[in-house]
Amino acid sequence: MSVRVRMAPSPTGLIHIGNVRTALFNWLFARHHGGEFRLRIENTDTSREVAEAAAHIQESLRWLGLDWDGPVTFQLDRMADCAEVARRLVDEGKAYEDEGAIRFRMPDEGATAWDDVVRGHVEFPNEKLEDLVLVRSDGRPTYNFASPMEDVWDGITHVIRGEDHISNTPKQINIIHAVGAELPVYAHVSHVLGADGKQLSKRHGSVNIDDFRRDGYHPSALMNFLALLGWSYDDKTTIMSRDELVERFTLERVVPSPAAFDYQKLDWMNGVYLRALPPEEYADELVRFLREQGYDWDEELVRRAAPLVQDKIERFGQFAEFAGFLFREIEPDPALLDGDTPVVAAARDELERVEPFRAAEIEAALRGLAERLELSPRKAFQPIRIAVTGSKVSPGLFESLELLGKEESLRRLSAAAATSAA
RNA sequence: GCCGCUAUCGUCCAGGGGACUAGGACGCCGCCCUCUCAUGGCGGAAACCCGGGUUCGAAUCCCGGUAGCGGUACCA
Repeated sequence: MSVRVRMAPSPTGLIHIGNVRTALFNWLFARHHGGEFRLRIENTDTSREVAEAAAHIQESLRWLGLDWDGPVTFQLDRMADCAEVARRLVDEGKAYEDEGAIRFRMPDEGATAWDDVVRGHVEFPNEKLEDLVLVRSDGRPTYNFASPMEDVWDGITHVIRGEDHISNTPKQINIIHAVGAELPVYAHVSHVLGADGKQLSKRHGSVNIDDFRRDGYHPSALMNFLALLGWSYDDKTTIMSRDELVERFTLERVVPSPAAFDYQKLDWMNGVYLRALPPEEYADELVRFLREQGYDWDEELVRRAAPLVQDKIERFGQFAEFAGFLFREIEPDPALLDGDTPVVAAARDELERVEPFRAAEIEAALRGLAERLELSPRKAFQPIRIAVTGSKVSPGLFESLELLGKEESLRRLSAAAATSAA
């Protein structure tokens, strides 16, 4: 039998990264088995905000590379079908009217149980199950009625969802039994916590896909990282391509305990992905990122700067701070230059004679200068770096000077020599 | 309160009766490389929640406790 799963987010604002991880597990499971991954929006109203949230969810999944099968469906579209089933259940005595609403009769004795793929046997005493409202007095079905019914109608074989749904499951199982349908396999995935082990929230930084996108993370890195939150292939493998993930993913290796989101590990992993990119592709993505973020920096210069930063930064979002000196004015802190102005001045004079103004020639000239001044390369180059980049941290100095250009380099060196001397 | 889920280095995972002197990764610390920062290489510190039980033997199985989380809606 072919596998069919679904992601059923509610369109309330931006989609949370924990839900994205659940979506990823669904997607990996479906692709691994050559089955279908459906997207269903659990809307209860048709407001403008809902429409925007639904669009945002799709955009987020698409960016991560999670494609779905078939059209996006909306819960509200099956309102009438739900009402009909509810009426039938009333006729059969399995549900009853209660002040305009329709309530489902839960069994009073025994227990409702299922074998959860990630948690094993789970069992709830039926006496704890209250008769739940199927249809509200205004005619709209409730989530615990509509959701399992849609799973039935859509032929969902595996329900992979967050652990917050564990206690909804016995209710939904009883409803599915009542309508005489077959039960899906359930897999309840744990929650994703913030770095402090508390609920992931805004104060932890990025919690929705837009944030990760804005910070310059690579979708493949984020996917790899998310996959490892609660799942592993073995005891050694960490870096896995999207194809490897699909090939290796199984629900059996998903752990039941909650996972804390470690931003430092994500940063490291993103760096691994960015460094592994072919230079050309790296430049393309960097350019695209900067454009998306609203920078109007010269594309040609960005492309030339790309190789200088590729193994230096972990996120595209760091480019502006790290290489921004190439594109805008700088203001070196005079305190950082304290006592080093003679070196800066000497470097200025030395570089004035360098022709062509290329990294190799620049390096030869500056190394010669350091030697003559009897300064270690470290001591000699740092003031120059500060004068030219405005920072103690920068891409390679000689390459940076070349990209900056002779005229601008000399101008900055002169300025620094003058400013701090005063 | 009641019901349920969870519990291995700081973090993510591996290990599921003897192979454990508990393995890998991030992070951290040290050394090497080095124009800064990174990258890369080498090394190090770091964990089985607590208490009972089962067993020749428990990180692993069972029970209890504790803690965290979820649910307990005419929310999803």
